[in-house]
Amino acid sequence: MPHELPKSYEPGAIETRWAEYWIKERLFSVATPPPGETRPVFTLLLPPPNVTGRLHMGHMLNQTQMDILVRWHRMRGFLTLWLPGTDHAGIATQMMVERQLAKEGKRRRDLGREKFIERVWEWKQLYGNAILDQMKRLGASVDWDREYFTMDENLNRAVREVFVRLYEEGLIYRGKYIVNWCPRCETAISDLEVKHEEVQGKLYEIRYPVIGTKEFITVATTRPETMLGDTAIAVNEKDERYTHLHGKEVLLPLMNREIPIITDELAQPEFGTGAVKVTPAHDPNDFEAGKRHNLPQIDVMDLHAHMNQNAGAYAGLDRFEARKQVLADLREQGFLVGEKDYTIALGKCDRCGSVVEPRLSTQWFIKIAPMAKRAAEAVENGEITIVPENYKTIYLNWMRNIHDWCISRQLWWGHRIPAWHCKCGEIIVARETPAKCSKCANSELTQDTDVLDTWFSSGLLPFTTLGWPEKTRDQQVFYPTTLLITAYEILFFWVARMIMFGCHFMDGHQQDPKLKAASGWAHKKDDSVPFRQVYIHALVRDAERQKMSKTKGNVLDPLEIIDRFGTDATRFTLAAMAAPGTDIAFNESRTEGYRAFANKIWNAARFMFMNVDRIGIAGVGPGRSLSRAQSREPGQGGSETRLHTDIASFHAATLEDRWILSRFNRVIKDVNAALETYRFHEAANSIYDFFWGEFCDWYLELIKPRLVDEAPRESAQAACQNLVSLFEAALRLLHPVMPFITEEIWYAIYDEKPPLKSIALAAYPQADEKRIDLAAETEMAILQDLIVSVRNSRAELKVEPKQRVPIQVFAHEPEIRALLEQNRGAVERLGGVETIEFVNDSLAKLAGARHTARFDVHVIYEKKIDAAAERERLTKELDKIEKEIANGLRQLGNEQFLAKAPTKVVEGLRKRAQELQILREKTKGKLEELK
RNA sequence: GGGCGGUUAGCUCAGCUGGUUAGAGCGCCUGCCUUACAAGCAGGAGGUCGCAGGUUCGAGUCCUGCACUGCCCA
Repeated sequence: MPHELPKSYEPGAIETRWAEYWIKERLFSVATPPPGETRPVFTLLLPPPNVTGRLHMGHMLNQTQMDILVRWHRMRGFLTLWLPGTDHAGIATQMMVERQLAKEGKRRRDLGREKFIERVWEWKQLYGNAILDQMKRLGASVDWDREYFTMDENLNRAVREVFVRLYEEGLIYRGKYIVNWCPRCETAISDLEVKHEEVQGKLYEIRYPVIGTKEFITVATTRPETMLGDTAIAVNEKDERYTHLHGKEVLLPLMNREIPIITDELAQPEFGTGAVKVTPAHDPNDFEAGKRHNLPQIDVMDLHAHMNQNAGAYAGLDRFEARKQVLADLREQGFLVGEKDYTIALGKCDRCGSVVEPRLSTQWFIKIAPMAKRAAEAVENGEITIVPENYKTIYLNWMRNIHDWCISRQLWWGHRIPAWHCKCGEIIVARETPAKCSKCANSELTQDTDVLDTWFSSGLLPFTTLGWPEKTRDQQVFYPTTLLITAYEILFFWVARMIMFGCHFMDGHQQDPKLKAASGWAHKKDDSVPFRQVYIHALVRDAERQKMSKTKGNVLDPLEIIDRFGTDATRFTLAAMAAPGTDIAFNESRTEGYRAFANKIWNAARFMFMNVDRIGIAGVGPGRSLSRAQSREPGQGGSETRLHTDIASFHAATLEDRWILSRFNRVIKDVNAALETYRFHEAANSIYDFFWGEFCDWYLELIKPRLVDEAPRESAQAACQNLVSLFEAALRLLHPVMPFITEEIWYAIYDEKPPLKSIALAAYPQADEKRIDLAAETEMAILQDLIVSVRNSRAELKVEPKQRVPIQVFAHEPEIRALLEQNRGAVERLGGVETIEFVNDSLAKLAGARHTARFDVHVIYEKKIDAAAERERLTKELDKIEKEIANGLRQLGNEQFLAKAPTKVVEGLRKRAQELQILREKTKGKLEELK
């Protein structure tokens, strides 16, 4: 059956078809393997996108990198599990539904908690799969059968279990503290959810009259409205300016409240006036100071950050209004004595951008120190490795300066805290709803209304998705997960917390030792960690290196890019630009270039099929190039027939065969080594250079004469067979980066009846050192050099493109001459040469001739060369040669160099020096002639 | 204020542990529709590697300082 491929590559149809096929066939589903499984294991957890989310470039980069590694491992015979799912995203989702309600003129409280939650679930059913559906277009080879949602009942149960255990261990406590409060979201948020922004503000100086004296004490503040809740003035004990005021009281302006002057290190003598106001209910530092001195805590705001009845005349005002009013009144009454420009680090809610209010409230916290210590150790002692390494320092720094984590949120959507309050004041923390109070036996209990921080549940995913708290076979096999790939942004939010929770709750866990060893982790002692390695990828920026943001309007939609260039090209772009540790400035021109690459592959395939159809080689079909293997059901366990990994039916008959085989094996080696260390760009570039620059530009051109109709049938068949074998292997090499086009062509190679259901299940090429043929590479380089020299001369002499020209060649080394003689056909074809005459004397001095250290070549053409231009070119060249010679001689004449430099370097330099001598003579000679 | 990075061709970026002639894509110039591919082919121009010192036989690569710039944390 002839192969009909359209002339240019059209990714759209092909990609959708394969994406659907992979899912339909459940190719990437992994069942729990029974005991006796011996394959190495590779487990990866997809960082769950928000259920409210839409796919952005960051996801695409993240998922491209994961998919490359996952496909690569799978093809290398690993039992490969990639777990997908979504995150319930407490605040974000609640906001979406509230917005929906607002359109109906309703508010969340109008519905009540239960009805509201029902609405959220409805919303989730309708819109919650959007991001996963988008993911499917990327070709992400995840196990859809194991898809999870953080609010699923089994995960919910695990969350309750964790909460109860931590509470019982004394690591969760409830208390009244200053937390970050978002008045818009009406909830507490954690330190991490506050983004600091530098803004120009004012530092106000307010004087408070000291009771019983005529003195004033002046304090500085950026938040004058909080003075309404002041309960003391602090000065430093060592600050002699205020010694005489110790023990005295001041009269709080506007409120006419008498408050003490205390001594506390809160007051830094060098800051402002050295005296500070103390507002325990509105500032975390003041809160601590207040506790040290038993000060009252006067909360002057409500949960909307409006002033409350404690604010006296200001009650009801919004905090910013109150500030204006307070300042006006202070000024009028003569208490405001100074006003300076001041840069303020303003904390804003990560979610909605409102200015965060430090607020005194009762919340649930995790005592973080013990878990943080363990989590720091896991990274410090190498049980978890972080790549690139500089993130290790950042992680450890953070872990060492961490504060207790406020985990309660005043939301309705999320995991409700498993604590019940009794009228008697007792709090019962339990796995299931308790029937009565454990203290007073009252059965009227109400569950805590708060829910848990979303990151609390996502922090548990590495083990909860594997069936925890049950001890499951899945855990023995897949835990610890092998790798986590994520963006720097959630290193603390998520990665750090997974490490804390993993180490704590999986303490004592042991991975199946056989699988652990097979996967290469025998040297790791600790199986409680959630993953063995973390790879932090870069940020995708726009072409101008600006961070993408909705407000700037520079957000690139990956799906739109995909529509224009194809998923494969987009994936390739991200891979090729993803050097570890460097942000990616996404440039469409690159994607355009990689679409051209896909097109190049496509057309090379068309060329191959054209020849296959014409020459009619026996059996490109199933089982020819791949050994006959059972089409295995992925993940069904049991022993598996590995397909051979190289290109078995390639028989090197000619120089170009030996050469391409050598190059191919070198590239295989490079690509595997690059992927091993997350050097995606190197892997991508190696394949690109090989496929385009070597396979297409040279190999295909060189074998054309062997394929034409006039060529002997046997050698044509052999050449064609080689071509197919090599192409098939190259597709496998490329597949992890460009899964769609490789699948499409691979199927075509097998006449749509491949030995396996997908190229994704075929074996990844492994390098065979024996096939690396240095001689072939050197010989080929010389041949290429000659061809390029001829083309070069032709261009210079302005030979008509179609005009074939006779050339003369001189090579003083007999073996070089033999090489060129044997391959004269290639030179004629690719250089547009009519005849080659091998001569016995150097041609270097001839005008228009070209030379290298190994040969001279003269293109015979009547047109005179431009002597002046040639002189200029040669002078420049000679200058460069002389410089290099001088440099080389200096080094070779240096005894230190000879003594200390590696032999390889010295010898290389000597060899080069010889070449340079020859080049100098030839170039000089020619220059003389031109004068 | 503390920490981490970046500065290499017109543009966007590679250059891993210091080692022979610093690379790629795009853009630019010249010539080609050579039947796999004009999303292509052939040829070409273009870089004192931010600046100043230092270490070394040898520095784009290591160290110090400076300049500009980005990010994170407080």
